[in-house]
Amino acid sequence: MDRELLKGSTPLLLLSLLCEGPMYGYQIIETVRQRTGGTYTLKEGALYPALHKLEATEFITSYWETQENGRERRYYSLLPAGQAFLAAKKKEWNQFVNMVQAFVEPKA
Amino acid sequence: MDRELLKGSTPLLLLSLLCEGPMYGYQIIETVRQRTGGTYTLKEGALYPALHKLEATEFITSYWETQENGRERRYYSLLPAGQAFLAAKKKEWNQFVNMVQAFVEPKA
DNA sequence: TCAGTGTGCATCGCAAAGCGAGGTCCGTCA
DNA sequence: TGACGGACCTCGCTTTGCGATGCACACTGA
Repeated sequence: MDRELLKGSTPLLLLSLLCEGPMYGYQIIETVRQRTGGTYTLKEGALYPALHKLEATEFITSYWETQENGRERRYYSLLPAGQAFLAAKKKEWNQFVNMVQAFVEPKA
Repeated sequence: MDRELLKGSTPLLLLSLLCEGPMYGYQIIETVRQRTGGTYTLKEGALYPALHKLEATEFITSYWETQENGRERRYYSLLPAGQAFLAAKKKEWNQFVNMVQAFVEPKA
C-alpha cells in the first residue's frame, strides 16, 4: 500500500476509532491490523505523534489506567471538540473521494 | 481541502487525466480547477515535479509543440507502462478508499 | 534462574511530497 | 510602453509517515 496515500488519513482514522470508545495505543495498532486483514499496519512512529498532536489541539484526552497485573496503559478518548472535528473531517473525506473518483472514472 | 489528503493522489490524478489524451501543464491545472469547481487548485510546485518524475520513470513522455502564434507548449502523454501503472494505482486507490471507509462508517 | 516473547510507551533522523514564492519569457491589447 | 495573462520551471520550508531504536515490565518455559 502506498504510504503517501495514508498521509492525511491518519487523524480521520484515529478519531473514527476513538468515536467508538476509548482505546490505548497498542490496541489501536492491533485493531487496525486486524480489521484490515493485515494490509495496513499502523506504525508507532506514525501513531504516537499523531495522537499527541490530537491531544495538544484538545480533540482528544488521555488518562492512565492501571491493569490488574499492575501495568499501566494510556487510554485516549474523544472530546466534544474532537467529535465536531471528526464530522468536518468526514465531510472533507467524502468530498476528496468523490473528487478523485471523478477523475479516475470519468463520465458516468 | 486538507493538503495532506492529496499527497499520494497526484500521480493517480495525472495519469488518469493523461489517459484521456495528451495535455500540457497549464491545461492540466485549468482542467482540474474547472472540474472540481475550484475546490482543488493543483499548484505548479506540485504539478511539474510530479510530471517530471513520471517522465523519468518512463510512464509518460513529453514533446514540444509550437502554436500558430509561435509560442511553445510542452505536451505530456501516457506511455504503455504508464497505463499499466495507472491500472495498478486505481486498484490500490479503491483498496485504500474501502479501507478508510470501513473505519469511518463502521458496520453495514 | 534467566532468557525470550509479548505488551506497551515513546523518540529520533530520514525521505517524500505539496506549498508558497519567486523567476523567466513572450504575445496581445490598450 | 506597460500591464496582463499564458506557459514554463525551481527552491526552500513544512508536514507526515517510516524504520530503527530504546526502555520497562509481566509471563512463560527451559
